[in-house]
Amino acid sequence: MDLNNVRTRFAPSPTGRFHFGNANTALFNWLIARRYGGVVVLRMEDTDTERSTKEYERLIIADLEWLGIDWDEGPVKGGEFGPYYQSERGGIYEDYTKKLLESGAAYKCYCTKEELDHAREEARRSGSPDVFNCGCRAMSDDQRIKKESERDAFSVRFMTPKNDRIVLNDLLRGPIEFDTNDIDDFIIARSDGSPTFLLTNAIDDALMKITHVVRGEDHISNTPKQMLVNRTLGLHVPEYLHTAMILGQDRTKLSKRHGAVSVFQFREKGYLPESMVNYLAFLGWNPKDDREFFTIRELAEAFSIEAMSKAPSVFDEARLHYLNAYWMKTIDRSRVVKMWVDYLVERGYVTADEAETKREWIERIVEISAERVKILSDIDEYADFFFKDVESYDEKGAKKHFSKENAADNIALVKTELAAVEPFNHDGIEKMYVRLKEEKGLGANQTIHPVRLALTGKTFGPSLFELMELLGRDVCLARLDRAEKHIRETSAAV
RNA sequence: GCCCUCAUCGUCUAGUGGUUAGGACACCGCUCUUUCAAGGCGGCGGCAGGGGUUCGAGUCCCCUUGGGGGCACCA
Repeated sequence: MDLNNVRTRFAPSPTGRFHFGNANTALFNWLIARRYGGVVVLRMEDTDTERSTKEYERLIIADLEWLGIDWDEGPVKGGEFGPYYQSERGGIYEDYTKKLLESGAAYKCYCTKEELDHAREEARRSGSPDVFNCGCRAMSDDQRIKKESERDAFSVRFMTPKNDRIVLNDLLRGPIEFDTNDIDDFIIARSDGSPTFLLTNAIDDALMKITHVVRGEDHISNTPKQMLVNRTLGLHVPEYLHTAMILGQDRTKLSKRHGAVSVFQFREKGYLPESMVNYLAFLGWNPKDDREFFTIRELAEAFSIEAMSKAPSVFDEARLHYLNAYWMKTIDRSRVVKMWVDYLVERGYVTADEAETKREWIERIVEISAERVKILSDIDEYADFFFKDVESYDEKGAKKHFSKENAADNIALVKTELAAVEPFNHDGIEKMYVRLKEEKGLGANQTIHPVRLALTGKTFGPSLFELMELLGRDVCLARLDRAEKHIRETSAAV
């Protein structure tokens, strides 16, 4: 295969949020272009005016940018093969449709949607093994003139040749052969005159000089049709590569009903673009060695078409989660802090002003929590107590640490000690604890675990001494006081 | 129903005729530790089935089975 001067393209239709499958093919297009020193084209396939919106367009672009998948030609960037919005290329499609019609390679179909649905159902019921075609293909000129006078609307169908074979040499899968008798006369222009995907996508790829069309496996059966269109139009036929699909846990095509599937939803959960890209790349490709962490740049270097896999893969969030844990501790800490701040403000843990004035304090919290917060939303689990009062105590923990005979006394003791500790920081508190242990023989079970529970409501978390320092003396004393009262009340009640 | 496609642990995969079938996630132990997490160590677990070809098949061929995709005036 010729991989010089590669031009790949990504052609989303702005009819919804950018989902995993889209991102996966976008990434592979990008990877191929970047790896082999080519060009990436972004083209908006907004011919479905019913469902396409400018807002989705904007969001798709935002998601691509967030992932770090850039493009050389297309919306925002421009380029010499524009316009890159299909809605602005109407004239081009009209011309080619006319050409096809005039040369007899396409014909007008006067059937209505209802008639077709009905006929198709009938054909299927009768077990007709042939591909469905309506009668319009074989109409005589006289019949055609008559129909024309009866009906004003018509769609345009491509006249698929009979008894021919068409071979798709898929870059990943090798030759795939199709019998044209299995291909119907597909519609290239709707009765309102608007062109369909089968036409626009095919001729735009040729006109935009795309050398490699990289798309999902679900397009395989479209490919012979599009090859046919370009061939009869005398247009260039690109190379094709059909990537393996991403499936949900139930092994069907990933869709909304599988829960979170859009890039945006994962972004909101607190996943990093690094992990998304890393994960996405490994769904359909692998480096053939034990390396598992790649930045998008590293991917562009290591990538090769030969190492792509053909089998569909099942989406596994646990794996994404694992990668995110890695990237969370690998990327610049300042970026993590920024993400924390945004999250904290968004969730109302702190106000924007507080986030500003307490920046340093938040940074230190991030520092000691980083190992535990694998995705941003883990903040709710691991670090909420820094920003809000303890509302309840972990049930199991309370049973274990608050129900002991001296529990309240021990907490009271720590409270007293803490009130006097100088300096009130990790080292000072640690010294105090060492002394407690030496003088009174009180260990973790008496003075650490119950105190952690009192201060955080949890049985797990960062180092207690550091956590105390960051909470500050006043907060610690208040929470210990409350816990002490709580224990005395509940034990009195029993 | 028709067409296309895919097939190694639960998941992602390495493997291109000779391997005790390797790694990672997840799961389960142990370890470290003030807890949790992280880390370290270990465990569980797989070539869909049947025929060939071959001295020898996860690897090549055929069939079966199973999975996926497509069969719209969506893209």
